[in-house]
Amino acid sequence: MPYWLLKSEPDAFSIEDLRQAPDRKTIWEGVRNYQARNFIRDAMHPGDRAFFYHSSCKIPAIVGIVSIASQAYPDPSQFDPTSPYYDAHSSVDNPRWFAIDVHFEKELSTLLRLEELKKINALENFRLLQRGNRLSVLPVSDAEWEIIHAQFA
DNA sequence: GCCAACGTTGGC
DNA sequence: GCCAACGTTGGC
Repeated sequence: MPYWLLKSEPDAFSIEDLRQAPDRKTIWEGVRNYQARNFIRDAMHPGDRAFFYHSSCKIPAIVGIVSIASQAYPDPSQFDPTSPYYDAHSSVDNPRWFAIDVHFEKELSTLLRLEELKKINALENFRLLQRGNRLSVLPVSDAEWEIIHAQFA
């Protein structure tokens, strides 16, 4: 079972927002990067787990764990002209962008800061820590998952 | 198909 | 607010 990391700007949508959402679930929409789209569409499955990461904020950190709660389906926001994620070049017949549902699992009592992650030698190849990394959806290897999990388990 | 220009991301 | 990295766009 693959593992993932999902980034979100807490000002826009935080782990706390997810915890308080109806059924503790939300649609993960608005991904507009082809590599991230491919992960969602081709490799994510219900039951997969993911770290929830807060980016572009005071303390960038892993803040919780979520699970994938649906198969991938066409992202409705791409068809909504009033949405900031609207894509005039996409069509219902041949949708370009995909979404999945995400379910809250757990919020860390102590967040795991980016600063701390960088100090862990075994994570030197972790994608989140690579220079210039900008993917908002990225895979986490079994080994990386275990190492990170051990930090707060 | 190349590549410069531009926009966005995201840590600091 | 700065700036490096990267993706996308569009002229040629």
